[in-house]
Amino acid sequence: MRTNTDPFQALADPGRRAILMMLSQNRQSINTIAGNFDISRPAVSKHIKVLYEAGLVQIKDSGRERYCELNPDGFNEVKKWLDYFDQFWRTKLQNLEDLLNQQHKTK
Amino acid sequence: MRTNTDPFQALADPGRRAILMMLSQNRQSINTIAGNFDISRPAVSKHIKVLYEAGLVQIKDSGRERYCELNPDGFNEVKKWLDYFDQFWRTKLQNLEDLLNQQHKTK
DNA sequence: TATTTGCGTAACCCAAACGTTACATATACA
DNA sequence: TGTATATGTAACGTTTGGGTTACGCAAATA
Repeated sequence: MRTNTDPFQALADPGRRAILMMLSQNRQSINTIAGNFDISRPAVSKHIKVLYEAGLVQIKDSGRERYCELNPDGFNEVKKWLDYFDQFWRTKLQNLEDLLNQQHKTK
Repeated sequence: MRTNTDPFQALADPGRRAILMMLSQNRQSINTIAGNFDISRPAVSKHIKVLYEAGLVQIKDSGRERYCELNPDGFNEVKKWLDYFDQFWRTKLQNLEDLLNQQHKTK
């Protein structure tokens, strides 16, 4: 169940971002991830939970193992938020351009 | 002085994101911002400090007032990080496409 | 069936985050 | 010059976050 925790909050921790980077290489089980960091397996388990609930990773159970891979949903949510500000910068540039054009005319 | 705090960490707080949204409308002083939220002025002052150090806002002093406006630097830093994963999705799609092409050939 | 393996979670600790109030300081204004 | 205003910051309390160890359970394996 995806309780949809804030993806921004999930991305705030550098360790979790490192996990995501690692998962971009290939899907990995909880234990494998823990093996590549110097934190305990339960700690990884919690991080994965946060990332999952934020829609940043998917989990596919296979027997007693849980394979984690990236989930675009959370990423898109963040990107969408950033896009709003892109719009802001564009209109700001447009305003600047308009201003320059106007100055050129009145000169 | 920009101590360059992690912009991800800065964006984790919903209140700070709300401040950024508000600043996308127009530049505002600390007091004005505080007036639009139900947190105290010192709290806003601290939030702005975090946003500033993360490169998400610029500050222009005007007498005793400090006008805050958006700074693209922090946003770009986050966007750049996300772009890496976009690359991941693209190659994933490419692999899928290759696989389908291959199946088509061997059929 | 007995044992090993992969995992989730509870209980706990410590540090960081976020809020507040109470100051100090600098600028504007009377 | 005296007062009001805009702000930063220190000190403090409470909550949240991230780590650990200890445990329980289900799936694989002997």
